[in-house]
Amino acid sequence: MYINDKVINKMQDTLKIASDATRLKILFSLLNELDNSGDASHFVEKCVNDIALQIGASQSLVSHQLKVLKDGGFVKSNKVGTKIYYSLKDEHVQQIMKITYDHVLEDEEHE
Amino acid sequence: MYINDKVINKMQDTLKIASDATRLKILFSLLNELDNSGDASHFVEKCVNDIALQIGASQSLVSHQLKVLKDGGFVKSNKVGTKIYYSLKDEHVQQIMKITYDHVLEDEEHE
DNA sequence: TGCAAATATGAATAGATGTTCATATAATAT
DNA sequence: ATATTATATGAACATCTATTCATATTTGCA
Repeated sequence: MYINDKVINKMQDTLKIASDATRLKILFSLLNELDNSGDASHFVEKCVNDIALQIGASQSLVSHQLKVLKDGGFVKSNKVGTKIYYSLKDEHVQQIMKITYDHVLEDEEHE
Repeated sequence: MYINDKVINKMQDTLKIASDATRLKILFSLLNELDNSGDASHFVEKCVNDIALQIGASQSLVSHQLKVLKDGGFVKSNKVGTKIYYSLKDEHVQQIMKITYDHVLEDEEHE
């Protein structure tokens, strides 16, 4: 790894985006991890209102945070008619979530 | 993955700790990634002042942030005389850093 | 006992951030 | 054209956070 201030700042920005409960819920929703379909951990396309309903947040809040996620390169969008479908952009996001998940689970064991 | 609000909040806390430039520098310092020894990416023990010198931050700031990192389960400490040696606690931290690093490098390519 | 070195702590402050509310924009259908 | 649906946007506000400065605590040593 070649570390300099620019890289550090970009890493800070990336991790800041991930470090919010609302945004994490959106990301898990796009991983199909919030329902009980048994068909989890696959990238999926969802529109703003569906995400808002699923995670129990307002349309405005979800829209705001989707913008943050999109600017940060976490999600991409696909406009169809009046709806805009969002999905995860790449697997790094999923990996960060998985490892962080493992980390907090390990902490559970030590409580 | 079994996701609920408690898990989401713990993940938020974990990622918030990682999402700060000063703390990232401390973590990279403890990974031996900031010098040019060629012997990088190994856990190492360093005391507060050495870290402060290496990352160019004040002793007070490093001490404050080491407390955050320790409370968050990122580092552990080992007291020897008047010095306190800090080191990374487990490999999850390193993994989160590595994947985030890969993520920002991939962005570089798309610029 | 007194001094120096290493680290921790607490208060203060400036800046960033998440959420809400109201409203704007865009596309579709009647 | 008008109404409806879906989403975006901007301002406002309260909360949180990183940093600095001054000081306290702890340990080792003369």
